[in-house]
Amino acid sequence: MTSDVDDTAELSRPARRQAEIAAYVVKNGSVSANDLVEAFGVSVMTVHRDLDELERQGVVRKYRGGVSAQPTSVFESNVAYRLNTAHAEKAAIARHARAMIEPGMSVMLDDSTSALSLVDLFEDITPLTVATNFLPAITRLAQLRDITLLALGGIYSATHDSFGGMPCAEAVEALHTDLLFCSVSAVSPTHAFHQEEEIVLVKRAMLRSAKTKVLLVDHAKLQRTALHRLAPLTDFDVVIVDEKTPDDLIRPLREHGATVEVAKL
Amino acid sequence: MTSDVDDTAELSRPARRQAEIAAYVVKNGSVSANDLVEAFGVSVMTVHRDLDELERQGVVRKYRGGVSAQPTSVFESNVAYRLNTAHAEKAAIARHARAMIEPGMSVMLDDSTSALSLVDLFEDITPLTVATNFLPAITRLAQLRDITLLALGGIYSATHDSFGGMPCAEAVEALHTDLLFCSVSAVSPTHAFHQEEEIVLVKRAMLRSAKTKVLLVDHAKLQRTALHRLAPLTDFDVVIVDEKTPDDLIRPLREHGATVEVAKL
DNA sequence: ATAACATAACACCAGAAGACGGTAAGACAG
DNA sequence: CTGTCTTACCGTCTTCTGGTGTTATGTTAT
Repeated sequence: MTSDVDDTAELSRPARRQAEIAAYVVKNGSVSANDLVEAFGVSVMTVHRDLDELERQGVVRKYRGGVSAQPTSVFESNVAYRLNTAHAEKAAIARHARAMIEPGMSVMLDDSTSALSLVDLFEDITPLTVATNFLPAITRLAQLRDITLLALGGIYSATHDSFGGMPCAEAVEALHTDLLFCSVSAVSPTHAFHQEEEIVLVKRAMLRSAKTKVLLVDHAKLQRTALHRLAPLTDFDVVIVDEKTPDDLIRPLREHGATVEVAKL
Repeated sequence: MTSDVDDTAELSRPARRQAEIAAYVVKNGSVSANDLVEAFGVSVMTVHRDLDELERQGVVRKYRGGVSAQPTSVFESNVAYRLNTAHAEKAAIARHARAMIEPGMSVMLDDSTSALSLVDLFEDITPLTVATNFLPAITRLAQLRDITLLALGGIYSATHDSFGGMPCAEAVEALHTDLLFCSVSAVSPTHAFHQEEEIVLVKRAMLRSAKTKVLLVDHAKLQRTALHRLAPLTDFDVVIVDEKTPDDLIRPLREHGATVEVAKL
């Protein structure tokens, strides 16, 4: 919960404040708008706007007189995604993953920031076919030349900024790519986990639809679990972790049969 | 070819210049970068950037020493789409179409600027389910609350900024919406037309997947035809034209059985 | 080898969009 | 009905991105 690597940087001011407000709300269960005005030193208007945005993302519930927190799962998969970061590590993992891609290949990406870092490296590996359900990735890839972009449609989720549900799973199943890069919210020595059933559905479909599967894991994901067991780590051909991962945490994965590679900064 | 309503306005400066450059290239067959520098009074760098963008969209082909034009069909469906506009009329058509939508309905939109105007009106008709394969529409709808967004994935086309191909058609076929709003590049008294086969494929699927079908037509589309016959106008429940459409052009449509409505400014 | 052409890297500028607060009007609970 | 909370609207300020040119470096034909 308490992030060791506290990087409130790398985020626009309102986005950062919103993340902090979200954390504040989750911590206190339910608070009033005025509390937040004092706590963050902004006008009541701004607080309301922030809360509206957080509600749109499904992080909080507004009612007259204040807001309350949503179930942890939602908070985890959204704000975690924002505060989290560990930007440098993600970039290192992406560079490492990049080495596995050859021009001409087909690549699938899930809706994770790790995958997004990877997108920025694609420009130099053309031609390339990329399939993803992650809206930020889609908009970026649409700008690039010599990349065949295959959007995986579905029901939009504001929390993840991606498409999911049955339509998405079906779209995935119609494909078969050379590579899959994906991430999860938690990794035990034996399994990968995720909180949300809908997401699990899509990720499982992706696992079935790729030849080589790669799991991208920054060290914050280890030592944790989440509600749904997504798949055993041995289902992945490679698990890439960042350099900051303690050896103590890597060893158990290897002992259980996973192929772990460490991405150097 | 020569647009009677010459509206170079309503477009960002570079976009306009690019459209003009495209027209210039199509007219002269092939030109050098330096020609364009003189013709448009910008630096050679800017010309190159413009040409890169046009190449990305598939409008021109770059080679050392200059650029050449692509087949007319591509030009038509891209630059036409940009120069075209008639912004006020589109907005009027959108407002007219809006009246057909009730909260709670499901709506499908194709990849047309007409449809895009409609998106801006959705905010007030919530809740609403919207399905579309048009990237600009998707990004806008993702911002809105109380709208269930169903992205229709597929192969990205830079020319249209939308998704298409078989994957898209399949995604469409898995749905059935209350309403469909779509547009085409040309309309004869009896039929709707489009240049590109791939687009026709998707639009036909859309026609099969909606209960009520609405065709949005600004007056520039009439009196023209294109390679592929998409569907008879009687397949549409309503055809909406703008106010500037001469009666002489509307009458034939009605005589052939189409239901035509005129959108007032 | 050289001249013409193309790309990359940097820096600047302007216009647009976003962020924010204030006030006033509207909704809700007690 | 009244006080509190919320929303809508407007004006201001700032921030940021997009568009541009200049210079420098790379590339390709002759």
